[in-house]
Amino acid sequence: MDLEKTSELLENRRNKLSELRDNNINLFPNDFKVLHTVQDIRSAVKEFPESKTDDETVFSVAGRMMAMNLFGKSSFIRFKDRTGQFQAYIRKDKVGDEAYALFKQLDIGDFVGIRGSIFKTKTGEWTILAFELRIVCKAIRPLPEKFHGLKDPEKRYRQRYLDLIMNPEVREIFIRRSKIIQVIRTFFLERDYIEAETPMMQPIPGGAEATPFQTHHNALGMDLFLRIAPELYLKRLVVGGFERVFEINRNFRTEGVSTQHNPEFTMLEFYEAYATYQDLMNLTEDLFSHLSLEITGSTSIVYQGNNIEFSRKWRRISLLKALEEIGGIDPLILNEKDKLLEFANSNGIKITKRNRTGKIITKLFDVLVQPKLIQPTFVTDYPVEVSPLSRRSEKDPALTDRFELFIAGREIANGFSELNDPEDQKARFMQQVSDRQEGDDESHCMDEDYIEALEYGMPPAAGEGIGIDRLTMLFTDAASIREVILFPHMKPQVQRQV
RNA sequence: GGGCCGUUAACUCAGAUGGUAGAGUAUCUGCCUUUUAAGCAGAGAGUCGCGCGUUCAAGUCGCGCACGGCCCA
Repeated sequence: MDLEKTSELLENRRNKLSELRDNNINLFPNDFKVLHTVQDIRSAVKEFPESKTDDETVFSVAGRMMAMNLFGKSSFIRFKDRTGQFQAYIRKDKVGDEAYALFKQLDIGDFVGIRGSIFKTKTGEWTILAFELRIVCKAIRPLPEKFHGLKDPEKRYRQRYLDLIMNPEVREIFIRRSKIIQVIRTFFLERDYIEAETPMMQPIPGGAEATPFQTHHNALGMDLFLRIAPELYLKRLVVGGFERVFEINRNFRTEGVSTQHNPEFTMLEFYEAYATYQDLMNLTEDLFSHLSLEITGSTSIVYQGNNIEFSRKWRRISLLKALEEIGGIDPLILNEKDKLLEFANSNGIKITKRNRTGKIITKLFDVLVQPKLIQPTFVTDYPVEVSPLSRRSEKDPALTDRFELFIAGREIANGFSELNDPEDQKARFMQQVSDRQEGDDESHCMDEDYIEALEYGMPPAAGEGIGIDRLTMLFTDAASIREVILFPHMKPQVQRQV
């Protein structure tokens, strides 16, 4: 006895299901041969509209029924496959009494296979006239309402499959995301890069300032961390002779969820030997212009009401200049920690006294400058203490050959000439370790194995990371990162049995 | 972590001042062989997110919790 309380709708469907089964009807067959897509039919009628209307030309398509208009002895249905939606006309005298009786038992949401020819209805819509109609898969649960679709954001994210069925624009976002990644991959492969996969589980998490997820390997009896960045491994590959290498993969960071953050997110990182951070800025301009053209057909996009132009050449400004010119800070106080602290506090920016000047400056930047950087802007010359893996600037050893890219007020990329002096790298790690001991949980740990790799010699190189989710947001005009991640992170929900 | 908002039928949403819970779509029954959110006639469908409280009486008021959205840190 099933005492589970079910809705009337669900009960109806289940009853119907067992009734059909009792009549020996296979509701989940796998022998219907699909020979055409909706797109195939559309192309065919476009090219030879007359020749397709004869009964000799038969199409064989399948898809999910999205709407049904049932009359007594004939019916119109709308169904869709991966290429689009189409209409079919089912007539009792064409498919036969038995098939028509079965058809009338079907529901919106069921998958059907149709063989038939093409005709135009009175209103001029191309329609497939079914000679044969078969059920290909029975849906037990009803789809959301056809007109309003599925709107509840919680349900859209938790049951993304429903979102994808009901909201075509959502489907388009993820198709576009796939295309973006494909264009990027091709862009680098054409430039003689090699694609690599480096560890997601790392004994020492590094390559970024963030808190990692921790896990455990039972057989090895060791703790491991989900990576916060692939950087240190990709640079080991540069040591190993992969002079041009990239990876597109997931990073994991224990941080709050927001419209800009998901605990797991996709990052493109690439490294090129003998290049400088200047070269990478040029490369980045090329990548974005190319991407924009490939994806949208134009070098500019509209993001949340702002027109953004990707064609060359983007503004390049040093961090300090940006604070002065865009943030409106008196340059005289930038070198004095006490005055900086005072300024920060008077602007409501929370800073601890322990923070070193570089940290304070970048925090001020985040609040005062970043939101104003709408057009693509490279901000350069970051202080050494916030750039533990970057090469020191020749002109000022307190600065690094580094840039961050901002678009629409958001950090999109971070790149720099790589620090390949193992002794300097070791000293930087030591400083990070001491920051950590003073309570900065996000500072790097000492990675002796990485130092050893550098001791074998890493050619001069430059590397960059680009956040794929935020990039996708730009090209899909999405306000929240959850709109570009298929299954965004959610707390488990206590669900009612339905 | 803080603020504001949301959670009512499968879906989209209404439910002033507390007084037996509503619509459209979907579902079920009947009619209908060119519909386009098809039409006509009829019917069924709800732990009002969860808990506690106030009250003769709570979807509605109060407190707490859960989940979600937006903003802030």
